[in-house]
Amino acid sequence: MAKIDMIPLRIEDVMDRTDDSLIALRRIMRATELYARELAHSAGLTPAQLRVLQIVDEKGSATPKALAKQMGVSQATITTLVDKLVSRDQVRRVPSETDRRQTNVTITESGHETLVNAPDALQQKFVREFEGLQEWEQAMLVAALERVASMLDAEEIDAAPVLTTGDLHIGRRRI
Amino acid sequence: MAKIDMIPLRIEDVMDRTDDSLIALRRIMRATELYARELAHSAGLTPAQLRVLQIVDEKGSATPKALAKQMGVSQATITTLVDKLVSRDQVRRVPSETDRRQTNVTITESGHETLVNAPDALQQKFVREFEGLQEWEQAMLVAALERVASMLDAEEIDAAPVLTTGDLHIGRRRI
DNA sequence: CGCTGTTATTTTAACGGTCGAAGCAAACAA
DNA sequence: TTGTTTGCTTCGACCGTTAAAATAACAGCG
Repeated sequence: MAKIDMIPLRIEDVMDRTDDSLIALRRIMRATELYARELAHSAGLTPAQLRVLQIVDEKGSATPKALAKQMGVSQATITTLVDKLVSRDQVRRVPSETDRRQTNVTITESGHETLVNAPDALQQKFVREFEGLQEWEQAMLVAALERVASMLDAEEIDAAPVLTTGDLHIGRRRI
Repeated sequence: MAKIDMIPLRIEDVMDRTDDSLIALRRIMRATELYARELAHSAGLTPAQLRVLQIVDEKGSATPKALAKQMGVSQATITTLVDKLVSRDQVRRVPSETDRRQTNVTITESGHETLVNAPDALQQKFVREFEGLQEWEQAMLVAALERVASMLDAEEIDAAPVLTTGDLHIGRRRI
């Protein structure tokens, strides 16, 4: 073991650091959640609807089942969300050619437009600041975040590089 | 400048690291959110209700206005949440002595019991693993998390060392 | 071919969270 | 005192969510 391991360690210090880490984590969550609301609001959609739109746009097309799995909600929920998006001409339901039980949800030009125009200031701010860091700082942050992520999630999660609070139900109000 | 700054840097590497950081962040969010649901469910409460209970327990007592501010929702929402908790004998409404417009929400023994029995496995898992790390690793994680948090949140957020997805659920819509 | 079981999706019914607006009561200010 | 602000609740409406039931279509299998 390296000498540094032999430095006396007070239990209070460990506790403090644990609290610090939890507090920092919660700040991260809260900032992301609050921003997700604002983002969805300014895009004219609810966060849940926007999340569907993002996934569909990212994957090209997705079945309700796949959407449900990725968002961690039931298929019934996806049905209602897609209904809303269809009524707003943001996505389309395209019957599958190979399996007529399936429907592929695809994005419309209008839907893509919505995503392009979504300001997404939080992610932009983060990306901007992140890319302004020193190389070793970036590496350290990535290592730390991945470490924390692996400490938290049990199963594998395929996460896209999109900073949102995936699944929350939510609503929106009229402008 | 240190020599390390002079190492050639390819733009692809920066991009990759940015994506990596966003992906890790999203994994953290998702794990926390999914767990918040499970936790609230096993405690017999909804996530929003549990959050109110946690805040009230932590602060001893809180007015609806303070709760609304801390959770980032309207007072009307707090009213309904507190209604539910009161009907379950988790909290009490105590009229303020000093200002009869105000109501102080306090936790009941039963409510405190609920929190104590809440398994909160995610936080426990994180805390356990975190405290099993080397001292320098803990320090690195805290530094990284705090760095990220400060990169994300604009204004100050008073975050308690409780790992939850504070405020979900929003909104409304009118078609 | 027809029967059976499985899978994908939608529908239905019910509930919780959320908001804005309106209402009410108490505190405050002029 | 009177008008204004403040704290909270009520009301009405909508969204997100789920479990369970209903549809529909695929896959075997004899």
